[in-house]
Amino acid sequence: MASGVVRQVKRSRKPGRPMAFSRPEAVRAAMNTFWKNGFEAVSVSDLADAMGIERSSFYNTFKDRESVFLEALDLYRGLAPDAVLLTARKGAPVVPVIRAMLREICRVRSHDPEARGCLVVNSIGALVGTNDTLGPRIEEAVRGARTVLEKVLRIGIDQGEIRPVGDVRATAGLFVAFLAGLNSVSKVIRDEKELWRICQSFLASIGIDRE
Amino acid sequence: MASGVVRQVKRSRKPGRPMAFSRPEAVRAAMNTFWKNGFEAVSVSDLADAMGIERSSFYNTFKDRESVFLEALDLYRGLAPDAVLLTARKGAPVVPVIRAMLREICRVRSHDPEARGCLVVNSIGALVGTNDTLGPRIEEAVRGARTVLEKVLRIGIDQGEIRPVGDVRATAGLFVAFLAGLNSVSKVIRDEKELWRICQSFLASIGIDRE
DNA sequence: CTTGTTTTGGACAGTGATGAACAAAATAAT
DNA sequence: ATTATTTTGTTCATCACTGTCCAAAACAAG
Repeated sequence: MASGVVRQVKRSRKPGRPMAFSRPEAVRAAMNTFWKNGFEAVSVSDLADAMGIERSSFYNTFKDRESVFLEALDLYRGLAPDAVLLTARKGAPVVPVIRAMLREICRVRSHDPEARGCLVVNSIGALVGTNDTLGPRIEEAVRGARTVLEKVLRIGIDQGEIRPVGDVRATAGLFVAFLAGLNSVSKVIRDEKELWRICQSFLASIGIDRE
Repeated sequence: MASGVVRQVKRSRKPGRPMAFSRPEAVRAAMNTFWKNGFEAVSVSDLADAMGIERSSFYNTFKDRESVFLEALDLYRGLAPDAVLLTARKGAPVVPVIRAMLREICRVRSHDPEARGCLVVNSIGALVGTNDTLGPRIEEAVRGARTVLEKVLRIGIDQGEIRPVGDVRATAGLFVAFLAGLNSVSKVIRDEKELWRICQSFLASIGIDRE
């Protein structure tokens, strides 16, 4: 007992053969693979290939396809254009944040030569209602987006930046629907300017006009 | 030559063993299977099972998974709620048609116990950019929807039913994006009233308020 | 009834994916 | 240097799917 009490808290490396690859980079490779091909179309072999490792190393590091998808999803959510909404704070203008997000979506989606759209939105159609493990996580992401947007809208309305609406919650739902649709449509409409005109129509329609 | 000239134009049945199943119903079964599970997740065995036939009969009647998907897609497009937009005509009010479509979407999507959303929208994320045969067909469906909506919007604006907008084409794009997003979001937001409130927010935002 | 045609059920080989198992390799700790 | 520990490369059995093939079944036409 006593012999094991004082353990090295800061150990530079675990004993044993070191991994020949970076775990975070492997997750990033998985994210890109899922993003491009969709969850169902990606096999463990595909993932291992994308990661540049053997399947045995994959199974040794990750549990299975689903668990690595969840990690990839977390990574994606931090990188996605709408993550900027989390920076919105009372006291600071929110409309520029909203406009910047939409501009970024148009820019990023149209510049992606593979037209992958948004991983989360793609996954709604592919996983919600079909995959019992992953579906709820996607639902959670969608609901989370609505909650954030509702908060941002309230701040904007309180601060007189956004025209008051009767039902803020419904407007947040409208916003989420538009964002989801925009990301879907960006796979078909590939011109940045055209996407941005659609966003401008949206902003004008909900009363965010001025520059 | 001459012996084969006069042929029975109206033949009740071809010679040979009759099919033990209805082809249209088989396509319908395929549509429901693709709709529920997505293209990638459905195997030929799944299709044959859903059709109640053997795989050999499937291969005898259809070419492959993709060809039957295309047939299922055509069937779906005729059945989907937005098909009603094709009935809009100059001279007749278009706003009631639009409202009816949105109401129907909310009703149908929320009443579907399997929360399948829209087959076309689901397929955007799954097929566009990935599948070279099916992707373009989905793109075509999306572009077609925008064209129809642009026409409907122009009629509505001309007839004073809809508040004039600067960029009708962009507004049509906005409409398509909203519809796509609504169908996606309907897989997460399952309450008809809540979906309808989102639609009302949208209608109000683009200047279609009155009952 | 016989012939010709088509569908059907079952079988087949080829491909690829899964998840586990195991020995070899590579390193830290002693 | 030896030992303990971990990763890696490879192999294995199992399973599902694809597309084809063929004999049996079922019917129309003559």
